[in-house]
Amino acid sequence: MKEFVKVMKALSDINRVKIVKLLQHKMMCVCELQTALRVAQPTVSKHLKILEHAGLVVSKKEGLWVNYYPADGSASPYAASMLGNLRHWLDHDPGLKEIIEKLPGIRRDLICNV
Amino acid sequence: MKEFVKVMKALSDINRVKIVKLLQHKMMCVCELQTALRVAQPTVSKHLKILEHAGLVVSKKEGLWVNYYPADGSASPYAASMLGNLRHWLDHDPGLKEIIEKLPGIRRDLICNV
DNA sequence: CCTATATATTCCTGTTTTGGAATATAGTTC
DNA sequence: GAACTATATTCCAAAACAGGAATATATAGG
Repeated sequence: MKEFVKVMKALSDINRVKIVKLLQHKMMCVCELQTALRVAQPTVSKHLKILEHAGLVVSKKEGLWVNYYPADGSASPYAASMLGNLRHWLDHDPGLKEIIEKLPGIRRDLICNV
Repeated sequence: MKEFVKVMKALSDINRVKIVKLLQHKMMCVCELQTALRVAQPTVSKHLKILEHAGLVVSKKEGLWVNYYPADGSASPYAASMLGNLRHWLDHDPGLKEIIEKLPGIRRDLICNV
């Protein structure tokens, strides 16, 4: 029950749902998500942690960057099911569409001081 | 997006999830749910309102009682999908099992002053 | 109309959640 | 090791949430 509620809680914040949908488009690092969502960096990090604990997202440290990906669902059947649904749900959400259109211009080598 | 988040929020509280699962077992009135969950009556009423607004539950006023049922899903595709999942999810949850075993003894004609 | 009763609403309190500023951590480069 | 940088953590304030006591509403029966 707690595991189920944890997944529901993780998906009951607009920014976190946006993060999941964005990651289903392409792997992203924290600073890219920060730019896409227009929120402060610590905010993104905290949302990512919540999503990770719920089994919705995984992270891979690659040098200085931490790349985030949608989870494969093996950590939680509830997360797996929701990730499956979210692959098509909300595809026509205006706010989400707007961000996704801007995604190609959001690149870490333009945001950070590589 | 807001509609989706509303369903997730509705399902991110243990007592509300319990209510949905119980109603999928049998239609219940407020006082029966109150007894089953062991919380105050206003608490149950408020949870039911949240579930109803999310499209997860419907109510039918019948005399002095208000009976609650799982929604048919026509109000929200997200609610419909979650209700479908919840028909089998959490079936082996100990806390839920315990309540469901007690359900036959929880009857409005024993609780209220009919 | 009066009483009784099942449910809804209001009000208040303690807790949780969210967001950002400041700070700490970890990895890279010189 | 020192300087730099991407991310994580801590700390704090504002908002949202959950629970219950008290109260209001609506319906049934006399």
